Amino acid sequence: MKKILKNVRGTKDILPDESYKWQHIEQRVRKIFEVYNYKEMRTPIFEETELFARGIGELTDIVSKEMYTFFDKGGTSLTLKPEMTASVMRAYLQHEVNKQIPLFKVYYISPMFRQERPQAGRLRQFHQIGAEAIGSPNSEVDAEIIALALHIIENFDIKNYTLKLNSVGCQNCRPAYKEVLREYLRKFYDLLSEDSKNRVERNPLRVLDSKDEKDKAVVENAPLIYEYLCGNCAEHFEELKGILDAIGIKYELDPFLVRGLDYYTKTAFEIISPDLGSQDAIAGGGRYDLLSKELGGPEVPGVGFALGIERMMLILEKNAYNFGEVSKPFVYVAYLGSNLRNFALNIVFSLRKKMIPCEMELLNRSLKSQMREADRQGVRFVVIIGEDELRNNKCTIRDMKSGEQFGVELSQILEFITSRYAQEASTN
RNA sequence: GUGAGUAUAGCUCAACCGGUCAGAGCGCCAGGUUGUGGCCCUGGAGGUUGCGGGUUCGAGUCCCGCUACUCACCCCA
Repeated sequence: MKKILKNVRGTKDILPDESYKWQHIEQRVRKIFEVYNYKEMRTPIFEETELFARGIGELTDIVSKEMYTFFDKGGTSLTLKPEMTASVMRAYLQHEVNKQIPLFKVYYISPMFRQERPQAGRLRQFHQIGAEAIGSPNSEVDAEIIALALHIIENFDIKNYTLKLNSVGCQNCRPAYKEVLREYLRKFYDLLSEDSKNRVERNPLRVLDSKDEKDKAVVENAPLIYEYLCGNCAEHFEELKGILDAIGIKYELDPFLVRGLDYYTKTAFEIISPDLGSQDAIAGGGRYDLLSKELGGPEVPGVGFALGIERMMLILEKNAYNFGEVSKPFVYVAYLGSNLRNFALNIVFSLRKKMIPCEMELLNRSLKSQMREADRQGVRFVVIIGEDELRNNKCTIRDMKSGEQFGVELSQILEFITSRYAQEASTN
């Protein structure tokens, strides 16, 4: 006996009883992006490892321990994309989009890969919906990205969430703040957790969002970045808050919100939900004005966000959200006796050419089984073809909703069904 | 990478102190209707109780190891 293989840890199969939910989400989301004038963009599932190492930052957790990296047969180090922004920027620079389009607005729906220990809301292959606006340093674009992320969430009737907002400064002001913070943390070094002790010199900002109680106590009185933002960053942050206020978006300032990717500048935000487990961020994003140069390109500002589809799905399931229905055939053609098989096939293919969803018996079962199958599939009409009917040049058509049955001339079958189908379509 | 919990039919779960305890519901199949679904009734298929050891007269039940899953830490979407 051969061993039955199973899916890889941290991955999930999406069977038909789930896939219609994904389609529902994707459809609605695409519509929203259209409304905001974002066009879809697709990039390869893998990239040269160097792209992520340079873009995201060697020292980040993502790059240092979570990437699926392998060598292809030519000896090139490749990596399954752990996030999308670096890929989008790479493509933007490669195709010199900056010379063609002043503001490049794109969205994506794509799988991402990170080798972490799986848990609620954390998969090794997970899916993100996201958008990037590349080319404008203006705060109204930050606001648009935030509004867009919230629009998507609210479109699915998610109300229980918090938008957390922060500014992490830029290359001009962040180093100075880092130094101030480092000095402060050194004073309380002995009180910090082991993890945080290691971060003090390497990346003191990360101590700020530690969940460790000891760290929290120290961080409580730490100097805030707001007092150290340069003029440009402070102005940008004030403008953004002003716009959010003006368009009625509520946010919570969180000076301890730090993003795990090095490329973020100025705006950083996260949308969290108490309906998720300990992985409570449904979406996150921010501004990345340094990324382009990091990748060897010109200075090009950008903002973006990403939303975890599986995490949103967890919330929707919890809310008993209505995903609509699985698509079902309109007609089931049942037949009795193998000599009528071709006749049944003929009807089915004719209906299909008219784009009417239909199914027929493919397992040669009893009429009772065929009727049960038709019911299970939720069809509206069953066309029954048997010797009795054929003798009179007719077939029986049963309305599964009302239970009515009609004797229909063979030549009239297509007409009967198409007119009913049109009726059905017009009432919906 | 660290810690804790769980592992019984396709699915959700039951089986008191180890002793007819291998079961139920759902689903699937068939019959009740010699050619008609849903409801109802009856019956059937389907399990080497995750894998490997051990203790015992006897293990789904206790012990050890392995694996997987789940949750949490960590990190993030």
